Amino acid sequence: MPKVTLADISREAGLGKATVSRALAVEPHPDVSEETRARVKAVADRLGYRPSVTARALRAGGYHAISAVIPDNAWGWWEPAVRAAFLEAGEHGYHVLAHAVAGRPGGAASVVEDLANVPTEGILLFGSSNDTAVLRAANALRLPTVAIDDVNDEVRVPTITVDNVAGAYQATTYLIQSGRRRIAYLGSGAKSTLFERDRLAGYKKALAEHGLEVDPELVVYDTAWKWDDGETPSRSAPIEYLVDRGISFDAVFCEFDMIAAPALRSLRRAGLSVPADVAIVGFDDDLAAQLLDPQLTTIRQPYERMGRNAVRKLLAAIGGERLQPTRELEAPELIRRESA
Amino acid sequence: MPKVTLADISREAGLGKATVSRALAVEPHPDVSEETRARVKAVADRLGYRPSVTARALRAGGYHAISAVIPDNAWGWWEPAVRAAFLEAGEHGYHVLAHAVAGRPGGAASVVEDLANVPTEGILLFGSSNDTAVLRAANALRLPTVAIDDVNDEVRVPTITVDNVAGAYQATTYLIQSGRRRIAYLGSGAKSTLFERDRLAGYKKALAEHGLEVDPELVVYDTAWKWDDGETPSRSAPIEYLVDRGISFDAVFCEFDMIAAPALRSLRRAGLSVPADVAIVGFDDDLAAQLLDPQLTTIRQPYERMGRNAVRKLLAAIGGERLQPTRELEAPELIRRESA
DNA sequence: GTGAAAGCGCTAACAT
DNA sequence: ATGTTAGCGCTTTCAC
Repeated sequence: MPKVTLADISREAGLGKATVSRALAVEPHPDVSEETRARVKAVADRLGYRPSVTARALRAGGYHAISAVIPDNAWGWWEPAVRAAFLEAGEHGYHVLAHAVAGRPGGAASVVEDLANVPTEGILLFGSSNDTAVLRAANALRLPTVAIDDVNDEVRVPTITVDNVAGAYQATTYLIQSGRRRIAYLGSGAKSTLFERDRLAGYKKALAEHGLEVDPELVVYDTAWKWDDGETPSRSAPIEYLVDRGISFDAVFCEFDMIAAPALRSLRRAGLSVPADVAIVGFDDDLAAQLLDPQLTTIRQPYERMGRNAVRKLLAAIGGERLQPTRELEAPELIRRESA
Repeated sequence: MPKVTLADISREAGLGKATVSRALAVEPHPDVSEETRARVKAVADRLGYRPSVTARALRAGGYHAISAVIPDNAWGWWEPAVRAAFLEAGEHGYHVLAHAVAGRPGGAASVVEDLANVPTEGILLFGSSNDTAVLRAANALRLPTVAIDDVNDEVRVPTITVDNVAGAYQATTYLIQSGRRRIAYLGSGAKSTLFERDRLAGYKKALAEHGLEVDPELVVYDTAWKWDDGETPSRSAPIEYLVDRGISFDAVFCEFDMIAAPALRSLRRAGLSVPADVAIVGFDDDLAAQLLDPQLTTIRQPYERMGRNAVRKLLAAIGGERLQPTRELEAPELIRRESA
């Protein structure tokens, strides 16, 4: 299938390339007779002409596309953020190209490196691209970069993150105000990430402010949680740990929703009813939160706002604005469902 | 930030464009002295040079990229398929650009139309692009197109689909062989899609082959299921329907996993224990299947095979091969977990 | 080892 | 209303 170009049509139709171009333009050019246009279109159709996006872009000087890099362990939570990013970008005439890491050997960093061969004007880093390698790669490309929910301590690119401290504080306070006093903290513990630390801090802050002590026995970790292999945790040690040792508790704040799923299961096994015996609050408002039984009360990240904000920042940077590499915090929201 | 081009470096370094190009080439050109290369690189670095992907592509004659169009109600199940597509394409030197419909007004069709402005060589249609409008748009682009899990009756492009009849048959047979006799079918009923019909057919076939009658009372629909708004179903009428009317049943085959989630909930409310009183089998092996309690026994679509197969077909078509617009069926697999 | 020039496919000036 | 030409940024002959 030989490539059909304007020149071919021009020759075939006995018209200049310019006329053909005008006849086929996206916004119909006024200076072309209907008759000519029709003839050109007919020839183009017959020949199976497809305009070269590449040539057009070279001419126009760009694609107006930005790239979203989406990590593996982000099922559920990032969908609304990506969605919002698509919408916001679209409103500014930009395309969003989504690049899933999808278990590639080199991880997110290699995906970013690959962007060197993709016609894109900016990079949107989603989720825990916990890797300085990723940022280095992005930097090497000299492409404007904005991160959403990056968990690096060191902020090297403009970053949009939910206010984790505030969210955990909100969750814990809600539990306290519901009359709970022995509130356990269930963490993933696998990595010492920013949000793990902040959510724990918010939990402690709420306890402190309400005159409750932090009982170290109530801060437990789910050793079953697997970070990098995409596996869903199938069991939860921490609840059993508490129950087996007879450590009493009447509420659980989970570092994120996926921790809550196996916890719910363990509670049921232990004969504890939720929320009557134990109230439980998650974090993220993952899609899974609504599938659980009871449906999970959780702290929702303002995904839409985060996605749109990130795109706006990126577009501004593309426009030449100089962005500060600072972390911008977005306020989370408590979603009351059945579990607390 | 003015765009820095080869010409700029050439001027700045006092070297010809060709030399600069050679020095900066991806595969280092042998005919360039180390000294020159170093100098060129230094200048490029200082100026903040970024090669134009566009110009390179125009020169080279293409991008080697294909586009995956991902509809809204496919988030969740599509991930492994897309992942496999990424991997397979990568092995052939192709990029995959993912385009989420993400609630765009025009739906998948408008996303496909937009592909006219994206440097792509082929289209991978994911999920229920139940729309002839989508196929029309794809067709208008004259781009090779392959569909995965398309639910149109009429097959107009090469299509990879799981064998829904076989899967449902397998699930139902498994229930029968486990000693169940009163097996209910829980459908979505919202649309008369291909897979709805086929899964129901597989269910009936299994019953028939094992000498069981199809009791119309046991074929019920979840009227709560919402198709297009991305909302997760929060309740399930059908189980209540059966229980309230005293229609006995000892197993449930669900048209897909998301139907099973609320069903599980309803069963628990009704005091029915799973799988002791009622066994339940889903379809899809959605990520959610493992989060449910009990974990869902389900029919898994061979996502990896489907994704890879689709990409291979598409690449063949791009290579000039003429593909038949037929539906290719892939064999599903029963995943035994706890619910049956 | 390096440079000059052509050309990928298109569109926007600038003719006519 | 249509044709001619130049040039977007790059790589690749082909000379030197």
